[in-house]
Amino acid sequence: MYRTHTCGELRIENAGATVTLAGWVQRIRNLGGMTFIDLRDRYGITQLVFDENTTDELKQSIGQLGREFVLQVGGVVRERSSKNAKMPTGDIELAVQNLNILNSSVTPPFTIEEDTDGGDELRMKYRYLDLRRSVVRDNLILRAKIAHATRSFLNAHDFIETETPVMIKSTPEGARDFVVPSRMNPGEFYALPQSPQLFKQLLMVAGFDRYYQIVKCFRDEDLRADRQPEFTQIDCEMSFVEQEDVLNLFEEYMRHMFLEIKGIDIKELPRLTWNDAMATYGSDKPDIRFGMKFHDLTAIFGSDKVKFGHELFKVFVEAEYIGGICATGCAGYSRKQLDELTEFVKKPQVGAKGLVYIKYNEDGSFKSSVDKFYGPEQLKVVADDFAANPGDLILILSGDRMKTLTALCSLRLEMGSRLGLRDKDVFKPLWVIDFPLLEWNEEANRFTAMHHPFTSPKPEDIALLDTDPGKVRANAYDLVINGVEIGGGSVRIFNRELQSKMFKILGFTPEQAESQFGFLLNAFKYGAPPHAGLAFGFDRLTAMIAGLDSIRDTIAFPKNNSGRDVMNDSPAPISQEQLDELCLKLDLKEK
RNA sequence: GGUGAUGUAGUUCAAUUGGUUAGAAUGCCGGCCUGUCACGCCGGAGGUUGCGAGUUCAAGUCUCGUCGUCACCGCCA
Repeated sequence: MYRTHTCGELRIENAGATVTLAGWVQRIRNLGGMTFIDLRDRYGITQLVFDENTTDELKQSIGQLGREFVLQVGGVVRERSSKNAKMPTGDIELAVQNLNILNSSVTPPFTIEEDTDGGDELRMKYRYLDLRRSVVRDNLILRAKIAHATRSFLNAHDFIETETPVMIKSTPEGARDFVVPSRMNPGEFYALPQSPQLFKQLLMVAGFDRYYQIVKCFRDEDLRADRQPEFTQIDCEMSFVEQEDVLNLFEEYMRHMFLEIKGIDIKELPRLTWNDAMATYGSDKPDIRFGMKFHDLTAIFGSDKVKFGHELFKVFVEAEYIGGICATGCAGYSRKQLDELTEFVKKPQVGAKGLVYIKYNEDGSFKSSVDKFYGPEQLKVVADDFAANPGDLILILSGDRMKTLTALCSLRLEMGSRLGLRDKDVFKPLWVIDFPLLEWNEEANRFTAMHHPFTSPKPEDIALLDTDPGKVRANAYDLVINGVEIGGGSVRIFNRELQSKMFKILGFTPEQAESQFGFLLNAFKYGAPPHAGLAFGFDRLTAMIAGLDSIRDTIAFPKNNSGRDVMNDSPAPISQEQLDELCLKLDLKEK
């Protein structure tokens, strides 16, 4: 037996006990006559002490120790003469009687402490050392807890956890596929699933009624702080349910989760239609931790009241959309601060051409960047639309409607951050519903599915499919928390005729639909039940609950920005023999 | 594919207008130290300034190229 206790569990009650511990050397403090060693394992840190009672032989061996050596130590637990209130084991220490060096260690390239001196790149290269740090390990423990809470909730609601294949057929819709060559079928390839979508629908045809899986998915697209090429979904599907049933059940799941993991009651989730979300927040994933809602000022600036007696402001006259937000108490913003905001909205990623501000000063006067065109009476009309008070600052963008909404969304989030309104400890989830079914793809010159081709249109909008497809709303929904898309799903099409019509609108010939999705369409001939489902991004959910901006620290061995694993240096070339077996020939001239 | 930032000691960073021998902290090594817990004190070692060109009397600093890293846009049903 290597140990009787862990390094995190001994307390004052254990004083006098003879114990054996095992762990890593965190730090050695040699005071000359006595030496302290912090011994660390997953559970905590216990102080070892070597003093006047230590044998010469033992003193000899502690001289050889260094950081990250693996030790087994036996001795007696005793109360410290000077306690450390900052650590759980701070009342006791272990007076070491025997020491067994289980393994040595070279000096690690960075310090293995909560506040490490290691940069991201180094930490990833030595990820197994980084994972020894409690802050990183705690994120993975949290991840395990969320998985456990998810399984217990879904199991309790009769969901069957079912594995689906990882080597499947490539479908060109959606993201780029990762592909795997088949040796036994030369020239043919498997694809890794972007999601188990078709399989979970087939499980509904199979009568499983309720399915879930915590499952790896793969998308060969560029990475971001919140996007990895392989990521994990909590994937669910249910039969004989309507949208309302799905929203209610998974709202309960979310509440269960936050209560179990964070001890927070997130209350009833608000629901916002996609149209309202876009008009109010300029985003289909609004951060509703704070207000600062958009006001559409197009009509106001087009009205006689505001036009009267002044030269026309051409930018507004020509704008398809004029929208603004009101930043409470910001009228005192300096020229420099306003210039910063203007620079911010003009960045290419934000894309606005300029920024109009109206300061509603404390004394009730107005100062704006468009004073030349609008007098105080006109600006008051705008301020009144916001129900603004003296001391507030109104920020206005204008131009093409969708572009301006998106830019105003960035500005709102920026102001929210500047004003400290985006508290990581506050969680404001909501449902965004009634997404458009289709969106026009300029490049392909056709409609593509906004969600996926199996999403059902709202029954009352089906007639529009033939006349105005872009207006059709879907039975699709997203779960959004604090401005992050955490999950999404839809009610599926289970009727063959409707599914065929969808494929036709999406530009598939019957032959293409047959070759790509034939097995699903075929299955639908044999009595497919009405069904619906959704999936949550497990990495993002964990990052959200942990308060992290990047999902990397919720993943044990993540990829870097270029999709590489810098620890094992993959991807990597394969041998000519391997290529030959797969009948593959490389042509890297262009690269 | 694009935009921006960045690359200097094992590590995290500094280095003024292009100007002497590239510094600090931490880590590491040696010495001293009996209540430390970021122990303290003294001493020491440690550098291809990512790589390659160019400008210049002189380049860590300026220019070009290249490679890496990070963030974002495109992309991500």
